[in-house]
Amino acid sequence: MTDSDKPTNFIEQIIGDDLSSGKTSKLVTRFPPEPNGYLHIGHAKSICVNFGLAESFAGECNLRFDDTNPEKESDEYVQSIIEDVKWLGFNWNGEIRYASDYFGQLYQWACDLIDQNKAYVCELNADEMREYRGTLTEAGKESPFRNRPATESRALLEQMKAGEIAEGSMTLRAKIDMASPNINMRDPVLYRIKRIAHHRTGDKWNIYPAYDFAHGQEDAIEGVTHSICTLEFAANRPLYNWFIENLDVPSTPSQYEFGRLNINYSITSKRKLKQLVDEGHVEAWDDPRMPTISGLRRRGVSPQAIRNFCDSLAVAKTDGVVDMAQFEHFIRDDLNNNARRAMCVLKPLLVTFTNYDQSELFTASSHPQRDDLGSRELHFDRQIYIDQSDFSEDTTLSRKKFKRLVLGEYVRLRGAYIIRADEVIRDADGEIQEIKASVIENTVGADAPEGIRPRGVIHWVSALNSVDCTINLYDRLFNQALPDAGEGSFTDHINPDSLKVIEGCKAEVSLANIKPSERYQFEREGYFCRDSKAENLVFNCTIGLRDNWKA
RNA sequence: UGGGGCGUGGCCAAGUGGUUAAGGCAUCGGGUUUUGAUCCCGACACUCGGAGGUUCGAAUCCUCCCGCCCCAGCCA
Repeated sequence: MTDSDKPTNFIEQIIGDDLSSGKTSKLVTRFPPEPNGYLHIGHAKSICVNFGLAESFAGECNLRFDDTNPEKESDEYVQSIIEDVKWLGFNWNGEIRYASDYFGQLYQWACDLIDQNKAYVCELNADEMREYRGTLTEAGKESPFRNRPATESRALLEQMKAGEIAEGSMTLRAKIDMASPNINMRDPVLYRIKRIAHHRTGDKWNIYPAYDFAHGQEDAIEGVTHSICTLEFAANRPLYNWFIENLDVPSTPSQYEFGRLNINYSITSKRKLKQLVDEGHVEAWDDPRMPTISGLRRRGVSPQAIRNFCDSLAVAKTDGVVDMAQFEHFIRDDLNNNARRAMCVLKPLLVTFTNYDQSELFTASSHPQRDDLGSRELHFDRQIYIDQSDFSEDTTLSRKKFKRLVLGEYVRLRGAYIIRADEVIRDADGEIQEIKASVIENTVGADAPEGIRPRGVIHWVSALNSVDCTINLYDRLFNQALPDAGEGSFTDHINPDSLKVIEGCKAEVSLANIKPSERYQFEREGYFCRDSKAENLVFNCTIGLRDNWKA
């Protein structure tokens, strides 16, 4: 699908109009995360929207950290976000921006507002402020400090800034309208005292600007023309505009909101993802089960798959829940097109050939449809492993129902011989230990001879030339489509079997030294990549192959 | 409840008064295949939250009703 096939969404229409009317000469957007956690798939949509818009309208997109609350933020988060945006393949305009770089200007604007009599230092505490704010149906009451002289507010704000005032005892508030039907307009807090070090400004500041007082002005400073955020900020827009109108800002940005991404069986809330990490439900932010960018990366999902998925999503004002299957489709689609093929046996069953005692090297293509991906060598010896699930003694199984190896029958070994299972060897407990089998001569790369009908094709690996590995199989992290819905906590719906570790798997030797960034399809099993943290050979299952047959 | 926003197939959606109501995912049939994958064909909304109304003509305009989401942090 090309861009021209895609209908334009409402934001593209607005931008198009603004560009053609001359209201906007060059589009500037921004992706403005708060560095208080790792980025997740929901952010990926926002990133794709903002950077994508800039790309398609020949504009620019800034990367800006909205670091106005030092309590929750850290440099670790800053670094992870930078890495994730880069990994997704986007290039931001110029240097990375930080709200904290604008603290001085923001403070100046706060003083200007006081001088205009549009802001005041308020001494109501949090509880009192809540009471004065009123409710959804009742107007609020004006603060007793609302009409204090500007000079007094200026002096008090200076003291707050200097660290002379206790946390929680004073705030700087805008003087707007305590009876506004929009609660955000009822004298919102502009500055609050936090005598805490900031990860970038250290202890320079004792007061920090609130989101509403910062965001629009940051956009204005950077010349952002279209400030695109998610729906929950819609009620903040009048306030955003109020600051733009009442302050001497260098440009006039406009805010537009679209529906954030929700995916079933998953969670797209930084706060909740942090909880999963903090409470040890997952290993870390980059646990392969996490919907974080870093988790998806470690899981083996490609940046292109994430981008294709995000591009398939609507930019609209509806807030729906996208089916995980839609994401999985794009993961598989990209991997199918680009992942090299290899073989790995998860549950090895030894097969010994009684009529073969050589060692051969076969060449197998790395991809059935892409010659450019080259080929690899396959060791074939007198002993191989097949998967336990690919063998059955039940000769009554129909050919349609079981396309694998059955005692006394034939099967094709992928890229190698057709073989016949002749005998089952059991251990003392009666468990199948080994299969004695025969190789059918001259069947490599050749059609089955007359009278021999293999039931199907199975994967295998040489028992003499293979590498041991461990495989992590994942299931969805939550066993409920909407972990957030209903009573109780989302953590009540964590799937206890989301990780299955399989030891003693056997992989073809070409897999011994691959890098985590190389993604493979293990034929007939799924897509895998090497884990980036494990020292041994560990593969994470990104996603299984589609499975259309009904057992 | 005051304000803001949203309701089109199982899911995501296009649709901007005249189209046989796009497309993708999922699902179900069938074909190809040395991966039960891929690929290819085909099926899948007389109807757009509901009820009225305007109009030659309505998913699109009007009225009323119903449902869902967001806002009462010194979070973002």
